[in-house]
This record gives sequence, structure tokens and C-alpha cells, in this order.
Amino acid sequence: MVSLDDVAKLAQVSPATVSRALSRPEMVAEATRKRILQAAQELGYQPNQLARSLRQRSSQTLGLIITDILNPFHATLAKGVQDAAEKHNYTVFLFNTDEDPEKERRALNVLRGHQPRGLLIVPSPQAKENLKLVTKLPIVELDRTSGTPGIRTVMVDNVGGARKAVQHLIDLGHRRIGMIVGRLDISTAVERLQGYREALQAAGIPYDETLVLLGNHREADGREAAKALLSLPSDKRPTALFVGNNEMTVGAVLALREMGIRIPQELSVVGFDDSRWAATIEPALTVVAQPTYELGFLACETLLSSLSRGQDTLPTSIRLDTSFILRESTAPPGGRKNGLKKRRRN
Amino acid sequence: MVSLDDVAKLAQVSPATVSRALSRPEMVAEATRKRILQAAQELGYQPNQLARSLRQRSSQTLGLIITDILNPFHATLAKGVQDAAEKHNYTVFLFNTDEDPEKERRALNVLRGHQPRGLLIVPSPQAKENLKLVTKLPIVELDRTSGTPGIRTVMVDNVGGARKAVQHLIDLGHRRIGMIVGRLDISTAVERLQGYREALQAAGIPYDETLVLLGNHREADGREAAKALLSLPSDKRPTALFVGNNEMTVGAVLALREMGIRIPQELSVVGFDDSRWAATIEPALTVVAQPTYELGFLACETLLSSLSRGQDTLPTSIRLDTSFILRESTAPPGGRKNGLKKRRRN
DNA sequence: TACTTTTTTGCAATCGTTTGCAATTGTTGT
DNA sequence: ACAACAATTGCAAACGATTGCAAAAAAGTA
Repeated sequence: MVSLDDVAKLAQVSPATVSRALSRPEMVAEATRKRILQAAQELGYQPNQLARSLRQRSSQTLGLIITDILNPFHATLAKGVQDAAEKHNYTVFLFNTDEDPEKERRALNVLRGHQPRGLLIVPSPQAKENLKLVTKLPIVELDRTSGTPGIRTVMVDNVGGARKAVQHLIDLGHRRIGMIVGRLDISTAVERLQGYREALQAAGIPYDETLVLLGNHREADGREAAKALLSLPSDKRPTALFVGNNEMTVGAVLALREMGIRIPQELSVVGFDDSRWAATIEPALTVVAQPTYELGFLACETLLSSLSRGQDTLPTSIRLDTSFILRESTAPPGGRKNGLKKRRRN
Repeated sequence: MVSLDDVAKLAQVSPATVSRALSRPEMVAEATRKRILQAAQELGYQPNQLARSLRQRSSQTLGLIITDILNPFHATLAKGVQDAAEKHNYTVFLFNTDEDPEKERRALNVLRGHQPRGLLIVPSPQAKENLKLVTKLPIVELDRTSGTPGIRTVMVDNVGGARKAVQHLIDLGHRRIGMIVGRLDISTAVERLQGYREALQAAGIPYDETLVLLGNHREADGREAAKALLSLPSDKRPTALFVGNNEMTVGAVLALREMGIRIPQELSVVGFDDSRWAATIEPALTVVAQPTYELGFLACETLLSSLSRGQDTLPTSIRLDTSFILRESTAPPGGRKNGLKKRRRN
């Protein structure tokens, strides 16, 4: 590798001057600077960030920990973060936890070794414990919160989003509305459940716990929960279903298909989080959409600005709005009226 | 941050001994080692990889450059790479190029600064030029090849995969088979086109260039190409369509939907690369599936083993097999027989 | 011209590790 | 008890950059 010294020799100056020519141009005379830049160019010099960061005791890297890169939601988050980081000349280390606290712990330790400037994380259920490994480090939590006090968070308005979804079903005339919700040790699940309850309460519909099933965020969980709900005796069975995340929505819809239950004639479905799949499946799903890319981008911007502004700014918690997208998977209950005819595709 | 010196002081030994206790345990006496480990544990010591890499002139990091993390194919690739890297205690820097050679160049330069041990890359169209920036670095190309001599590649058998797809359409009785192919400066597109031609030739069907449209790998391109092909006069119009990548397949299918063309009754469709979308859309798509995760995993293993084995091993080019998955989007031409009745969903 | 001020440069220490070498300690054989 | 040897430890020099400080050069002033 070509180093500062090489450039210095070629330009006939000391390494110190080369360093300054590159990072503090105004400190070196026009002529020398030109000569140095020329030499650097010629040798294809690229500063060694390891040495640089070591000396400066601060790197130009960030850590990003998400739970599942195969989930388009998380991939989009990652892209938002990356783009923002790149804009500010930061490089990101990406880790996947697969929702496994142990993998998260390992990732945090590895990350620690690389001395990142800050950390963006979608916290696993035990993140509160794990994050003790990296006090000192400026952190922003995305999508969910671990509940650790003093940590910045960037999330969507889950309560409001869920409420809108359920409200819509209620407006259509549904009274037995099922929900498939994620693990309650994850904040998004709790909040979406709360939105569900609030909407019911506002409409004076009593909360029926037999209609609320827990899942572990995966497709398979959604599938099983849907099967269980639809196996209830017909007077107990929900006429509409609100599913708390994208993967479980997939599972639920596929299960319904397998069971031969028609959406929305026999069961209305609303999902949380939009995706191409949701938009183009038959029938196209009515969903609560999240500004996913913005979530990632903004989280990264928040982190970076807190880095430059110093500690003075208070740990803020940002909430982005969700938007309700009406498609074809909802209709009044009982199939008495078919909601399809009134609506257009897309 | 707690450093070697801190641990050394607490354990009452020199920093050198601490270093050895951690990385070459057999060199230090049982008792001291225990004392040191204890101290390290107590302080929550994590070695500074920056300093370590600087001194050793070699890091435990890899670069991974993909073209689009939002494409599930690439996300899966990334996951495979990550998992393999993690297994060997490597950390990966992830970059996105969005197929833009300029972004690729920037990514390579940034990467260079971080002194990665090796590079995995899905090369952009101008990668051959860009990769000159990182001679010295052990490289493995994934999915495609830039054509740079002496570089290891891990790809699928695109020619064979495409041939199987087209062969299937021919077997069903199709003779006017259209293809939507990617940019021909990307190796996968060239190979898939070749497979298409080989299959036609084997069946004695003349190659008709009006049936082959180029696209830029994106959904929008697939959409436009499909529209163009289906706007041909009915005697020129294809009765079947082979689409060269996943995103363009989406575009094509959605375009057909919008045009009210029924699959497979009016047009058979085969895509390249499987996905949940392809498997669950209506009708479920017949596709050539790739071992995507394995591709990423294997590419990373290849790179790492070439790192440890030294330069002795020849630059190998690995080809993985594709598999043909028959679903519901193909049927004999002309809709004379409806292929659907014979088949079951899933 | 001689002195002051400003600009430009170089010296050398430093960041936190690793590692060649030498010094110290412990072990063994006689 | 003492040499010979092995096992364990520490010293100090790297790795490639940055930066406080002081020296040198250039510019300004009287």
C-alpha cells in the first residue's frame, strides 16, 4: 500500500505537510499543495483509515444492526441508513441478528472492536441488557425501542396506524375483529395492540381476548394464528382480521387461501406495513403503510447530527406518520355487499 | 475505552503479556493467563481492531458490494455472505451501487481506505475499469463476471437455466417465444440469452430478433418490454415469454395484468429467479430458481479459503446449478387446452 | 537594513496493538 | 551447588496517520 511517506518523498516534503495538504488545505502554501495533490494522484494514494481513526480516536464508521435483512422492511431501512451515511462520508458495518439476543450480543462486541462512531439498531427483545455493552456509544434505535432510558428513537406512530386500520374495519360494520400480534416484548407489537384496543373501545366494542393471537413475527406464525382463528365456531369467528406485521400477514393470507376462505367476501384483512407483495397479490391488500426508507434515513441523520452537535441536544424520540392504503381486501361483513365493485385496482 | 494497558496494570503484567495471553495463550503461563483473562473480563476489555489491524497490516474485514439491496435476490446474497463471514470471524462492509459505475468507484475507494482483507462484488457494467483500483486485493465476483482475467467467480449456470426454461415452453408446443433480456454488458444477460438461443436452435426454431427486447433489469423495463411485445400484430406476437430476471418479471406480469392478458391461457410466462412473490402471485409463476443464499455463502467461503491457503490455488470459476420449478404460468399455446385444470395450486 | 509579524514547514510524540529480541525466572542433570 | 536449557516475561520498535510545538521562511514595517 502506498502511504503518506511515499507521497511525501515524491513531493519532497515531510509527511506532516502531506497530511495537512489533504485534510487542512488552507494550512499549506498553494504551490506545495498542488505538488502534493499531484503526487498523491500519481501514486493513487488512499489514506489508511485504520491509522487515521486510531490517531484521531474516532472513526468514520457506523454500526447498523437489524434483525432480518431478508425482510424487505429491514432491507429498506438499511438502504435508508446507508444512503444517509454515505452522504456524510460514513461507512457502515451491517449486522443481522435474526431476532436472536445472543447474536445481537456478539454483533455488539465485534462492533465495539471496530470503534464505530455511533450505532443504529433495531433492538432485539433483550437489547436492554445487551446495550449495556456499549454505553459511551451514541445510539439511535429504529422501528422499535428497547426501553433503555436516554436513547434516541425513530419510530412510526404504531398506535395511530393500528387505530386507523381497525377503525376502518369498524366503519365497514365489523364487530368481531381478530388481531394477530407480535411478541409483546417488542414495542411495536405492544403499541399496535394498543391501537387495536383503542379503536375498539372508541366504538364501544368489548375487547375479546380469544380474538387476539400472538405470533413470533414470522410467516409461519401468521399462518398458524390465522388457522387457529378461523377454526373457531362460526359465531365466535372473526369477520375481519388485522395483522400486526408484514411477514405474518403473508402467512395469514396464504393460510386463508389454503383454507379456501375468500378475501374479502368471507373475511376482511388489513396488514401493517406495505410491500410489493401486498400491493400486487390477489386481492390487493389494504394496509397501514410505513415510511420505511425515511425511517432509516432519518434515524441516520439524527445520529449523525447528534454526533456533530455534541451532547447538548436532548435525546429525542421521533415519530413518523403512517398512511392508510385502501385496496381490495376489506368489505362489509357477511359478504352481504361485495366491496369490490365500487373500487378500482391500484 | 479500556485498553491493553489498563488490563496489564490490573493484572500486574506488561501489555505484551496481555496481548499474548489473548492471542497466543500457549505462550503464557497458566497462572498469569488466568489472572489476565480475569482482569480483561472484569474491565470488559475488547481489543481495538483498528490498532490491531494497523500493526498486523491485515484486518478481519471484507468488503461486499452489491447492486441493489432492495432486490430480494441481492439481499439473500448478502445474507449468505454475512453468515459465512461471521462463521470465520470476519466483519463485512456493505455497499450498494444501484448499478451505477460511479457509485461503484466511490465504494471501492472508500473500501480501500478501510484495508479490507478481500472483496466480494456483484460487478457493475464498468467494473472491469473500476476494479483496477483494487489490484492487490483478493476478489471474488458473485452472480456475474466483469470479465477481468484472473478473478475468481461464483455464478449459476445461466445458459443451462435459460435453456431449461425455453425448452419447457417448446415442449408445450410454443414456437413464437419472446424474451425480455437484461443489458448485454452484464454477463448474466448474455448467458441467459445464449441459453434461449440454444434451446430454439436445438428445436429447429429460427431466431427472431423482433421477439427479443432489452431492458435495464428494473421492474419498469420489464413492464415496457412486455407492453411492446404484446402490441405486435397478432401473427407476430409471442405466445410465450421468458423473462431474464426477477424484477423485470414483476414488471412484465403486472403489465400483462393491466392489459387484461390472461396467463397462461393467452400467454405463458417463465421467469428467472424465484421469490415469494413469484410463488404466491396469481397465477403462481413457473421459474428457473437459483441457489441464491448458497451463492453468497459459497462465494465468501471461496474468498476466505483463498486468503488462508495463500495464492497457490488457481483462480477458479464455480458454477451452481439452477432448478426448474413448474407452477401455473405456462400452458400449451392458443389456449386450446387449458393447462390449469391438470394442475394443483402449490 | 534590521526588526517584527505572519505564513509555511518539519520534528517528534502519540493512538493501541503486536512481535523480535533479550532478560529473567524456573527446571533439570550432574 | 552450578551449568545448561527451556519457559516465561518485558522492552522497545514498529504499523500509518495526526497534531502541538518550534524552527524556518516569507512578508511587512519603520
